[in-house]
Amino acid sequence: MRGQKTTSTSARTSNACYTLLLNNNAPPPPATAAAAATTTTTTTTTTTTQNLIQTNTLIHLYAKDGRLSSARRLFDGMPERNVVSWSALMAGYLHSGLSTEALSLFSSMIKAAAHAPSPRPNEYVLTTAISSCSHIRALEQGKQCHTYALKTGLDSHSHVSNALVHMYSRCSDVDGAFRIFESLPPPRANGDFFASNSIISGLMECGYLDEALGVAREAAKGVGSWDPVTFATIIGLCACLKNLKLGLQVHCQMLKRRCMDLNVYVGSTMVDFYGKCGRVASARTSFERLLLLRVQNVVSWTTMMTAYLQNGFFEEALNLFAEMQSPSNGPRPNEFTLAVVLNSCASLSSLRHGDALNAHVEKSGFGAHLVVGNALINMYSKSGSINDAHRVFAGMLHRDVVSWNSMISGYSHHGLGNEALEVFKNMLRVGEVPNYVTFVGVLSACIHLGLVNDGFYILNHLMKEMGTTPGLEHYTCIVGLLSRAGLLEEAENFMRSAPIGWDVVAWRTLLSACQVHRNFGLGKRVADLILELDPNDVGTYVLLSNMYAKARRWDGVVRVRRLMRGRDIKKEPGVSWIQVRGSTHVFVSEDKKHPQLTLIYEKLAELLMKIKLVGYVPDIASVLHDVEDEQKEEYLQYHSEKLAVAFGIINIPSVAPIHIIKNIRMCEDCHSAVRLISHVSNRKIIIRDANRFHCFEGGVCSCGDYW
DNA sequence: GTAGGGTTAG
Repeated sequence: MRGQKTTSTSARTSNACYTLLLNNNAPPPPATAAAAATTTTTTTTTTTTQNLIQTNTLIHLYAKDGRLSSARRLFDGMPERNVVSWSALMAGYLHSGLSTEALSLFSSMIKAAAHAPSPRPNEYVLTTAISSCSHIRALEQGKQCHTYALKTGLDSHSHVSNALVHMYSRCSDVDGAFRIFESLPPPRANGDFFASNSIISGLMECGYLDEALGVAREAAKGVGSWDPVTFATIIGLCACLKNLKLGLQVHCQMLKRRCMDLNVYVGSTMVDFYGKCGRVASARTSFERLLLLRVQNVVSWTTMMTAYLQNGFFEEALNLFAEMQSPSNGPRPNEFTLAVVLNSCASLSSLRHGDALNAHVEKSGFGAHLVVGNALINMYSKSGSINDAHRVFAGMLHRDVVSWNSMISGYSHHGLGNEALEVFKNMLRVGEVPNYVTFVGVLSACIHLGLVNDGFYILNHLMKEMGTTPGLEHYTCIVGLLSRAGLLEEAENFMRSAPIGWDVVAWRTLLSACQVHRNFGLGKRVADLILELDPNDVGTYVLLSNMYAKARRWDGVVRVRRLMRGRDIKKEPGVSWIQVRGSTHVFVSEDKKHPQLTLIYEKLAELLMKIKLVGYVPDIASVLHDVEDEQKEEYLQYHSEKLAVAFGIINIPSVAPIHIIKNIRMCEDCHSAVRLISHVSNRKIIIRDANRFHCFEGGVCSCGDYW
């Protein structure tokens, strides 16, 4: 290559020469650009053109292979570039996720073109630039591309306008998207569903589901000429909407047209659709069909695990992961797979599985991925190891709103309100925009700290300032805030005046406060109200009978029990889990089956004796059985979490915390007993109950004895 | 030799 300067016009001319030469039995072109440089050629112009095309091909090949630095070196070394050189490199950047690089190349191209003879962007280049904007949701730059398209007339190319539709919808500019979309010919006219698919997927990602459904209904008129991508897009929409009926209709259409599900994209979307609609068995059937047809990949496996996770089948998710890893079976897991598996562990509160997986994560090199980091925070936090969760959070190179939310709500669940608010302040400091979930965590932190005024300020001002409309969860937090502060009348007034449709959970928050603060009259009214909404709400019966018991209203206790029996409502039996050296031990109340039974009961008796010396009084009033006081005390002793604590103290080294999970809310008697046990035995005991975490240390619980 | 729409996480 000798550095002759050729305009794009002359490049086209020489291209024609090359074609002529070929037709005249010219020697075949050299295999590589390097070879081209040493080849003896007939004319200089032809050599340049050959080199140009060959170098472009190489750039394309390198870029397709993800070797962007090699592609870039070639590009930078070119004495002359045409529009394809720019286009190939930009597309390479885009497909490797380096959209910013693609865009900066685009602006260099425009700058260079200002001084001819450098080529100007054509429809290929512009399409790639617009797609790059879509990818990183760069609306402003996308609009600049739109202006450029209008100025140059490139907007008449369908690829350009489709890319613009996608860009606007992905950037939440619904009006902008529809303005272009509606100016295009309807898909029925030409069977081209690119624009429909673009706008549907863009709208879907931004949560404009009704608008997306409208476009889908219009597209359905041309269902006869749908291609697999259109099917995948629409099924994806049905999954998003959790609209089983519509999805089944689309699935029928697919079957009618046969073999549509051979495609791994369509197949995985089917699995996802059935999973999101709660049909795990159908999801599994779709997945099995993919395996049978050998069109599986890491996404189809991960999607199936997700279907299990989202429907509460956590063990099944873990089993499928094991199956995937067995030799010759499935594809290699990726960062999404690990995130799903970690979240299954989180739901099982399985610190053992989770810790083992963390080792796997570190070895696999996926540890730096955002989704994996977020899943690790979630797993550690739900397994009770909030410090490990924070260690992961602090070590993350990149964080998104989910990372911050996980850390904030993690601290809140652990009752660490100050820590949660500190993280929130840092979040604002670095310019991350809080969302709906963030404020649920922040308001929960306010509950633990008793910050009533701050809570109202956040609800009424801060949220609006930050662009989030308060919803039921936020209003429920305010009820919790007033309740915890003992302002029960204010809480009731707030509930009666707030512009929101309350659910059973919200009313139960108030009822629970009535129980704690011994406000019997209000409690009775609230309980009646809840039972009108849902006559089978077990939690309400339990709270109500506890309330009667505390007020020594035994007639009421009997009445509640009779009511429960009449409606065939059973209190869920208390179960506690504890993990020791890799195996899980399960305890139910009055457990008589554990091999270490004698040891456990001896230890428990010793502990109870010690804590009685520091003020523990068994809360026999809370026992609802019709028996003598002595036996009531015995019932209390054998609650599952007390057995688990005794077992933990025997079997877990004294420096390690004891982690216990309980299926229902801890009773008050166990709470005060375990609090004192943490003191007399000098142990850290962490219990996760149905509501929250209780971290007992030195005779104090992180919940401040209110839960 | 280059360009547009589809799957998995929180």
